Amino acid sequence: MLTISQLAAYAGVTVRAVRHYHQIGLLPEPERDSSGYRRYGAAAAVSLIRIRILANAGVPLSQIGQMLEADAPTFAAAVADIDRQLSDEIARLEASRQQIAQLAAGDRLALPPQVIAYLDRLREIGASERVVAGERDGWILMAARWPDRVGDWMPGKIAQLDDPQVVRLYQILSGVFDSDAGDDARLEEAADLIAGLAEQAYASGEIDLGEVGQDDLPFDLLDALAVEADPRLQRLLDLVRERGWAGLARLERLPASPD
Amino acid sequence: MLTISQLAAYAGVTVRAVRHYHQIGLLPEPERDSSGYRRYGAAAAVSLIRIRILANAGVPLSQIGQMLEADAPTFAAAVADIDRQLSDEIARLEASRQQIAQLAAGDRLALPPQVIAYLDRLREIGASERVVAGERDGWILMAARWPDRVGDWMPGKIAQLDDPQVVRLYQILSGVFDSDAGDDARLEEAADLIAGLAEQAYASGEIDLGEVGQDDLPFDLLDALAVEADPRLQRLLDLVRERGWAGLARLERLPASPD
DNA sequence: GCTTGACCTTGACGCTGCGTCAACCCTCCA
DNA sequence: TGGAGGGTTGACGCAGCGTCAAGGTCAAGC
Repeated sequence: MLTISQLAAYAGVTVRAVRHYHQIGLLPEPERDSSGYRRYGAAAAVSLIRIRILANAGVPLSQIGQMLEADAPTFAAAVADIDRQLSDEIARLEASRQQIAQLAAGDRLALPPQVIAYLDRLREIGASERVVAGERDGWILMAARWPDRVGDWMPGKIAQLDDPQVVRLYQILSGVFDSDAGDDARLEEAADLIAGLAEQAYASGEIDLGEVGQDDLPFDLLDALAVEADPRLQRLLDLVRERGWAGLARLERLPASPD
Repeated sequence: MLTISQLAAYAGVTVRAVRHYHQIGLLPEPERDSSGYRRYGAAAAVSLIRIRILANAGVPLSQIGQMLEADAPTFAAAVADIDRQLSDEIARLEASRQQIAQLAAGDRLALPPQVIAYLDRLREIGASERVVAGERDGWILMAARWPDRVGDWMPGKIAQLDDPQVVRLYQILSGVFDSDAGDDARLEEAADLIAGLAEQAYASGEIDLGEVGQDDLPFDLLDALAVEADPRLQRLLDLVRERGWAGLARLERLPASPD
């Protein structure tokens, strides 16, 4: 006959845990000896081990009781379900490892390779380090929050940089943001370019006006972040808005206004 | 400027979580607008996303604050540590998947292959289905509780079955436990065989009398379980004990008694 | 101007799975 | 005989929020 601490040792749990299982009715209370001590048989150890296996797998104690009472097929189905949850959880943790790696990478490497490629291309077309750094910070954020969507966005972004107008746009912006003063003439030119590009993209069907809402979250955030980094971008946003569009990172047509 | 629900949506958390982070000082309280509402900038979204990445990785909120304040090398070290914990946790979950699979397998397959081999070998040497079933239940328990030690035990167990005396022992036990009555003569013979085998093993140095204690847990449990399954084993244990040994699944020499 | 519904506010309790006292009783061994 | 090392119940504490409750606010439509 086992005492509670022996039982706990057999099953690899604490005495407190055993008493807790008694309290919630998961493990039946055994007989007591003359002095009121609980006395267990080996079968209790088996029950307890089964309980621990399920608990370790993340099954709530409240469900374990029902599971152990269920018939074989029901039990097997429940186990299959738990196995699925476990493999999901494993996938989540793997993803989490990647995310913290990106956090630690901070400003250096280990961003998704597509983002690195995009930033390199930006430098090639003559964007200033300041602008590249701004884009990098933005994309660190995007990669952190929407890791599985970055892969969808980047090819389009990289392809854009082949357009001479886009190249020109980044060069103007680099000029403006490397200097200290507001430079309205150049901002106007940039706004013209942006509006022109937006019209083009709209005409060719690239801008899908239907799908607004959910999907704008990331890009709205990018815009807001950019404006906080350099308030002159607010002016640019306003100029773009005057031309009938909204947004920087992704454009929307404004509802027609009585201008 | 963002409201709290917008901020929460950007970061993919609940409003309640954001307020909780304020309460514990993890996220600084922002300015309030005229009606007392919290108003956030985009930078808060970035902070919040960083917090969530760490929290998702399992870092306690109380540590996240310190981590985010730390300098780069300290932060990197902490991240490396978290990564290690994550990979440990993943390993744990993988092991857990195997264990629940064994639970579900119940009496059928999916025991560790070495145990299957052992049970097959038992049948070959003529052990009855009842004895095999008893061993199987015992080893299901062992494999569940001490998964990584079963591999050490089984080769020895399987090798034992090549000894004609061991074969004889299992045949006697099968005979006894398939019948209904107590059969003292055969139990005596079995006890003689066990004691003889133990003496042999002791003489050849296979039984290490030093290492008792911790390592006996599993085998004590096996014995207790066997006795609960068939009380006649208690008689066998007593007979073995009369011959100066203790245990069934693993033997110990008893301290010399004034018999 | 009024209602409605979707937000916002603070405060407080609830949940899981035990850890960790406290205050007391039992048993065993030197 | 006394002290160490078991056992007993009872109660509070912990993280990380979820979930009311009981209001104040904002935007839109009538």
